[in-house]
Amino acid sequence: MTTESFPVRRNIAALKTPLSDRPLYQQLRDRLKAELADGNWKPGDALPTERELCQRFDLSPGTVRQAILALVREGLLTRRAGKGTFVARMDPSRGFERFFPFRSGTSDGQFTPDIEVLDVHVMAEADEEVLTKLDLRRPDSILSVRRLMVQHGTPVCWHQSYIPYSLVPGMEKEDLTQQLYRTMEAKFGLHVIQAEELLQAVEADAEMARLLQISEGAPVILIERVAYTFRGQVLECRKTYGRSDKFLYKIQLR
Amino acid sequence: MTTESFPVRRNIAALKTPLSDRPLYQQLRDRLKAELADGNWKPGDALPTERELCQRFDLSPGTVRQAILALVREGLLTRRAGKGTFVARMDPSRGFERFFPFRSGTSDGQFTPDIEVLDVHVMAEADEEVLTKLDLRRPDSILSVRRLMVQHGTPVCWHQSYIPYSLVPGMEKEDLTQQLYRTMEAKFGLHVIQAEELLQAVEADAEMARLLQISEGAPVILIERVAYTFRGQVLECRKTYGRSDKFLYKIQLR
DNA sequence: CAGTGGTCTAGACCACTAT
DNA sequence: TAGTGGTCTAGACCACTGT
Repeated sequence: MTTESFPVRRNIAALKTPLSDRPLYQQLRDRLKAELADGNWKPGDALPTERELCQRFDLSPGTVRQAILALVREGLLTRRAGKGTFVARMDPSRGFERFFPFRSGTSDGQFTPDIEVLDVHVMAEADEEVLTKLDLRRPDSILSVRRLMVQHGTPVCWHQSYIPYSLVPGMEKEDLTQQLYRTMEAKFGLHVIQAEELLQAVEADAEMARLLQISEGAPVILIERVAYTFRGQVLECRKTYGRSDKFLYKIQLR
Repeated sequence: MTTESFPVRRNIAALKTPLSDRPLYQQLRDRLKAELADGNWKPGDALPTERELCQRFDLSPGTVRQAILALVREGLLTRRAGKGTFVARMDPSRGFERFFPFRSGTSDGQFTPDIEVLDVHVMAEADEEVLTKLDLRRPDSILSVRRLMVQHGTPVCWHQSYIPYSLVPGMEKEDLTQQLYRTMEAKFGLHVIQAEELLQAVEADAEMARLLQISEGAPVILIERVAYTFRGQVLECRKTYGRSDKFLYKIQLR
């Protein structure tokens, strides 16, 4: 007869982790995810091998595998046979594909525009809408970036982007004609793992018309994006304005 | 010394299947997928249990599991502990969510519009664009459906849909105020498993303006969709026109 | 060569479901 | 109670990688 109450399920050895009744592979997955979130490993770093994790947490290969493959499917890790398991990085060859599901014109070709920086500055304050989207409770400095995408000499879209400055101090001095997410990863160790987009059609106002070289009132596609890293932390909010005749948005639904 | 040449890898017992050098779990996955494609099981039907599949193909539980879970992730199967593995069906509760990533207005609520059938007819011929999209080599009869979505008395969007009539004979007599994909599944055993959408912003012409109760030239979001079933077979192509002030398109990128 | 992930085996016990 | 999927074990052998 036992008087002590024990957790129903065995727990993996994890510091600071309360006893859990969840499956072991989920406990390990969350533990690894937490380490990634804390920045203990940086993009491109190698994780411990399967066998090492088996020993460290006293688990079977199958259980460890289940945890790792879940993170691979989430896009946080990549594996290569014979080499190891690594923290995923923004893949320059996938380039604009992952978070830029665009096609220019009707061709299915690559969208590899030239990027022109229109304006960069650090704002001491921002309006309520931006603060809300960035999920900043207190007013904080914000980096504002405005860029124009030009393909074959024709403006295709432009965007206004806001990033919490405390996450990217000094970013205004970096080369911003590259993908912003690449720079944020390479220089600040920030990893965009998810984004949400809201699309609508609007009429071009004077500024949009000027930048996109179209007439006022012409239809423009507006994409509002919020980009997240681990634990739902917001890294960026952005509004993109696209010329409807040069800019298509392609999506696969499953 | 062997003079015969053997396949490098063992093969599962599958009729009509050429010898393969692919992993066993992939062979089983493809075999099950082929049976689904051939309509041997219909949406809602139970598959053989894991243990049955182990016996039938002389495989280990882990290998069978790997094949089944891949199909679950593709959305073709669902599993319930204690019950079994089933062919996935269009989930009415997910309703418009899966293939209709819309939000009406700025609210994040459900999009559950009333559907008004504007026009249904069977066409003996169709123009080149539709034939190409439906991937019909030879001219074939095509079902044309035009419907209007109304929410709270306000028209939100309307669409023009084309379906190869040979796949849905008699569908024009069905109740078309429901989700088309539900009807196609329930009455014709057709299962939409994937769709591709292309979005752009356009100006409303006279017809769009009339149907959506907006002024000519107002911005309208145009969504061109092609819907597929197994093996890349096209089930439908559709153009949806949405009122930009009542109709948002929301996407998660990962 | 040693070490990695990829595949596969042959079971075990559990929680959940329906009868 | 019998049967299902969910979890977990404790290995094996393979192909691929870099030295």
